[in-house]
Amino acid sequence: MNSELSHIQANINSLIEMNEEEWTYYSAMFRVKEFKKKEILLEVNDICSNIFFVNKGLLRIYFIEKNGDESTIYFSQENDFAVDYDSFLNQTPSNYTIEAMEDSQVVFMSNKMVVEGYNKLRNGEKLGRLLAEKYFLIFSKKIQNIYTKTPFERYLLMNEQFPNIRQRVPQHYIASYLNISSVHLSRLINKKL
Amino acid sequence: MNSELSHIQANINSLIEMNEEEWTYYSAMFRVKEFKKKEILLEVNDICSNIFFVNKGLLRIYFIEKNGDESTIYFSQENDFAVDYDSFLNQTPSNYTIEAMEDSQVVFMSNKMVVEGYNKLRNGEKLGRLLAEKYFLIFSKKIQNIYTKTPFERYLLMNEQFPNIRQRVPQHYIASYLNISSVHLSRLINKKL
DNA sequence: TAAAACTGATAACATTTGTTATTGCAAAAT
DNA sequence: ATTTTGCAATAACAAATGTTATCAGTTTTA
Repeated sequence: MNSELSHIQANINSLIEMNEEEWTYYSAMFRVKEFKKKEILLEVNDICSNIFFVNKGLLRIYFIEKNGDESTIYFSQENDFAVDYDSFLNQTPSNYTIEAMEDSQVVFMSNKMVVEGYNKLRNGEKLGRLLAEKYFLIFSKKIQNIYTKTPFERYLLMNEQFPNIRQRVPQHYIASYLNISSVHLSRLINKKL
Repeated sequence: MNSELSHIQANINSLIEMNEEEWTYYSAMFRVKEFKKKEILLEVNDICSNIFFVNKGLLRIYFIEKNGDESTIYFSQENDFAVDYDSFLNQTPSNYTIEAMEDSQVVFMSNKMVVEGYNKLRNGEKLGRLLAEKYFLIFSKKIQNIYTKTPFERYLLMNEQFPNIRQRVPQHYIASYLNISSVHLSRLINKKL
């Protein structure tokens, strides 16, 4: 058993049932790759042809605004996925950039592999459904928090969703994730309001 | 052919293939109901046991903040769905309220029916996947807009996503959807800044 | 190891957005 | 038909948040 795939195997097994034969067939299509801190996994305007699964390390998904500012929408830590889902599903140019925040080990699931899984795995469509539902609920919660929580409350909640993220990335990325300026976040943390 | 179901049939057919026999079996489980303006389809803390499909009229999905303010997260117009997906999928108490903004005709898909569809329809899981993906992308776009667009830009975009919504609901609900105060929206519209 | 780039705190100031109250008009209820 | 309620505009003020600049301490790079 390839230990590089043990985490994603466990992750998928927590969602659907997959027998030995299916796993053998399916797992042969994964690719594993290492990235150095600051390396880019997906560039804006490229077509996102893979879903990334983080074995080790940390990825950041962000987009760039007209004025050049970056807006971080998601951090993918160990055992989580990273993808521009729109670009991936529709094979259209990406609006997002995906960047390694630390030296990372990443498992690639190609679009071809995922589509093939829909058809060839007994529970391929179910896997797709459960993943889409899971990330829908995450984003739904994120919207609810933007609407109802103060920035500081969101700052605290963020640490629950992304444990130790505050220790792993510079503060201005946190501010970007919270959709506030880094100055404002610093003020909130240090209660100089 | 029941004309009350023609819209949802077309909607589902645009997503998956379904033969006559499957449709006959599946469509027998829909229920159709009329609601008067201001009637509530889903109360907070009730379990959302149905997905609502709007044949005619307009629904609003919102939640209530600690201070009593309402935050509107979605408008469901003709040929669109409305649901507290979290409550529906996990059969947990709802955080949201769903209310008719106009006299409406609504098709009910029960949780039982949907789960049965996953198993009994050839493309049941695929239907679930495509719907989850569709609404994921809508919410993903919504987050991107919150991060990158000004309130006034979001006001203009909203009219693309929900055609004629400005003519159909009072302005303060629009403000609530945009996550700004009604006074602020009025100022933006009347350029008194 | 020296230089450069990055980070986070802070201050001063500008801008955006919210809150409350008032008013006139329109819509809905009786 | 008249009363009540709801709605949108507006003004005055308050609070939240952004912008720019500076600085000291780190970390990274050459």
